[in-house]
Amino acid sequence: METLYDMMPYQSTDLYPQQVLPVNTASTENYTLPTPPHSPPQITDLSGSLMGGHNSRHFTLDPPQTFPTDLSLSDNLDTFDMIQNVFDDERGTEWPADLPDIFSCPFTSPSAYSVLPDPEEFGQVPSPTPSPEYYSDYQHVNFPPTNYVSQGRSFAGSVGDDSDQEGNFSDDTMHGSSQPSAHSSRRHEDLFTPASLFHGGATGDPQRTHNYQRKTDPITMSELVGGFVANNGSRMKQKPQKRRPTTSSDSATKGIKKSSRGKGRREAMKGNHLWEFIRDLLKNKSTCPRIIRWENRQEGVFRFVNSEAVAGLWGTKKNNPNMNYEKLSRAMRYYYKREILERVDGRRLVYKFGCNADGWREAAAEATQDD
DNA sequence: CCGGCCTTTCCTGATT
DNA sequence: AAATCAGGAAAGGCCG
Repeated sequence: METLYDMMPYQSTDLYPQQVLPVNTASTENYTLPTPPHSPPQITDLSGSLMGGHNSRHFTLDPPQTFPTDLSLSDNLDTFDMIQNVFDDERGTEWPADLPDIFSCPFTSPSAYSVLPDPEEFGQVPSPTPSPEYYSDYQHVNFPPTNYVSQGRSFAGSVGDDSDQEGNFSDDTMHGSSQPSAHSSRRHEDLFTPASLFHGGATGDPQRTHNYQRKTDPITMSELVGGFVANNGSRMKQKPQKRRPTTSSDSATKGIKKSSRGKGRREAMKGNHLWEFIRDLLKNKSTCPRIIRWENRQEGVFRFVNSEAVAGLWGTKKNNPNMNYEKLSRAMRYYYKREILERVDGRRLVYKFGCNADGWREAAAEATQDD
């Protein structure tokens, strides 16, 4: 049976241990093209089983279509995306309950190889002990690898929950005989161990019904996302906790000002808007699909895989350590009115570029090339 | 300093 | 139960 492992000649290392698991795609070499072209293809058979320690997933698409061995080379990337998403959604659900220490290995699905490092880079990784170079090169995005193994019981979510898969990093994720030092003197674990890092933690204010503050060390995040830091990075002062003023007449008038969009202003802001930042994350292999990914390139539909991580990057760019998904998403919702984004009903963390957003098709095309 | 734009922050309530 | 979604309201930050 041909497995994903067969298709993808990646090595298993200490960092990516036994979780390089095969995906059984042998149920058919053929996959379905959507007919008519714009209707979503149907997966007619999706089953999972654990055989000999390998979590195998079968899927069939109908009618059959010849597909390249490497799914990512398909012309039909929406089908590829769809398959990935189905597996993502199902990921881990069949993992035996008596193996609680193994948590939703992404290698059990075709999405696996979209999160694998480039073969060349991967080949540089000395096994079994990853070198500091590994962390400074492959980890140049400054995100830890997906939580392939989680032996900590700190995560609260259910198996298969994306946010937990990628948001929590147990000590055992990076187990090994030596600790990477990389450029920073901090150990990887020090940066990512706390589950609260990517989750809104309780603020301690019993009045609040929601949590807003993300417990993220701003220095850490700056170190981590150097490539995303804003050019005006020196400006930021720690924001004082905002007070909620009572309604004043002058401030009340502020919200109803007419919009007059200066072209110069717009030029100056080019590339600095949230939606552009999001778009750029989608064309960055370091962040897509790890923390954000396309759902449908043609349609401009994308999904936050790790919402708090994206918010963390945005916060870093804006030099705002208090940014979180709650606040980022509010800004995203404002885009609906301006038709920079369109609503995608019923799907959490899913957005779609609107007619006033530009450049995303190019981003999608780049992603296509890169796959 | 002012106005405008683009968030950011806070919040209530609903939904998943 | 917690995360997410929806928006209202108002303040912050920046720029012309």
